[in-house]
Amino acid sequence: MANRPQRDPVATRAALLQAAEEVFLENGYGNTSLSAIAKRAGLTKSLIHHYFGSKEGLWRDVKYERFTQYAERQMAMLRDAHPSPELLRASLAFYFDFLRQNPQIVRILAWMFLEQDQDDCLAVDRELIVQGVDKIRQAQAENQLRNDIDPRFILFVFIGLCQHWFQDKSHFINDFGIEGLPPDLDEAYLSAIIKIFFEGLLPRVD
Amino acid sequence: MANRPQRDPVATRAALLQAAEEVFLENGYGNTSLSAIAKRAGLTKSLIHHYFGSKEGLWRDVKYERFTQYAERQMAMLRDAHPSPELLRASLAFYFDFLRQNPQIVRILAWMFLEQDQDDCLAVDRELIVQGVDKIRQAQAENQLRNDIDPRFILFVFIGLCQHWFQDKSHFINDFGIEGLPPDLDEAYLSAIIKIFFEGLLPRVD
DNA sequence: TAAATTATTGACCGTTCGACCAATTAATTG
DNA sequence: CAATTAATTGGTCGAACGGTCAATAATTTA
Repeated sequence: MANRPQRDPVATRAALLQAAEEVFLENGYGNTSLSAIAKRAGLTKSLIHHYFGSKEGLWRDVKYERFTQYAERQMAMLRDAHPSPELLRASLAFYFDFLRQNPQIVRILAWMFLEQDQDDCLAVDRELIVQGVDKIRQAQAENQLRNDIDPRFILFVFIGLCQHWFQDKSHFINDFGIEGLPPDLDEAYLSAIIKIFFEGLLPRVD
Repeated sequence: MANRPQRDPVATRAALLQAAEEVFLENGYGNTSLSAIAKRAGLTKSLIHHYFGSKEGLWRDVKYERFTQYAERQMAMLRDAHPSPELLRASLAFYFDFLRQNPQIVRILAWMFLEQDQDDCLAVDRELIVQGVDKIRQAQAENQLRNDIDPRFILFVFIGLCQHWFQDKSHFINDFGIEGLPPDLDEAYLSAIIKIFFEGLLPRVD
């Protein structure tokens, strides 16, 4: 029979990280106790200090883990992309879908905002941002996008339109009820912002 | 001489509320201690329990106070507004400016998102939302706005473009540095989203 | 296999938290 | 003015916090 190891440090560390992310994102950093994390993971509090040094270290790693994974996937999408409205459209849909499947990102950002978290864990994403802005700038240079808007703002709006939906969607549903809304609300919203983002609200005559 | 009262319960309560809002919104609920609030207000911790019962009670009152005031002011703006692109443009600028001067709102909304707060203070907001959607729908009927987009999404995007800026603006600055950015960054962003919101990103030929 | 390293445990420490309470003082009421 | 109520204080409580440490058990290394 295989001698299954009774200890698996890698799995232990991963279990702590996952439990930590869950509890942190439920309650926020300040409202989360290390014992709650340990209990959720079915492990002891001391292991947290063993692997992460401190509560702050754990929180930092939780953020880092999410953001690097996030940045990698987004970067992979962006890598072989050529600047064009079609690509920007696809990127918007891709990013939107990513957030739908990774709601943790939105929560982490919100917690960092509220708790004045100055941690620069977003540095991982910076290259992503710079690349994205560059693509937009190229598209502008080729006159595929209007060039009288700062590409940084364009990217920011791009991101914001997606993030804000997943952050305040519940208000939307709360205000309008679920009846009378399209079955796939996410998809309906996405196509709405694509229209607005690219064509604007004013009637077009072209 | 006037016999100035040595005690002013109303002022005391108000001072506690204000100090609480400040500290809560600076550090987050969990990172805030009652003694910090008391110290900020120049009062004692016991008074908090006297007036608000508990930490949660204090926080609830802080949120309620801000939110009702918010809804009232917005409603006043919307009341005598007639549907037109110009008005929507002005409303956008007005709302944007309101958030700029009341950053607490953005924080409280973020809190509600994270706390899954289904609180009834959103009910105050509901009429506001419904009114806004109605204005947009009228403008669509008069063909002043394109009518192939659900007005509820339009309003949601309207709100989101403003809120998201004040929530994630620091990331923007962090990513691009302060140099090379226009002096009045808020104003620059506002005019950018007005362009995008109304005209879209694609070059226009009309 | 012996030694060194690493993972894991549970007990413990000093501090701070939210909450509570009895006492005191100012304001209100009758 | 007397009696009652309300505002305010400082002290105190148990619980929970993050963190530390010595001891132990499993694993790896030599």
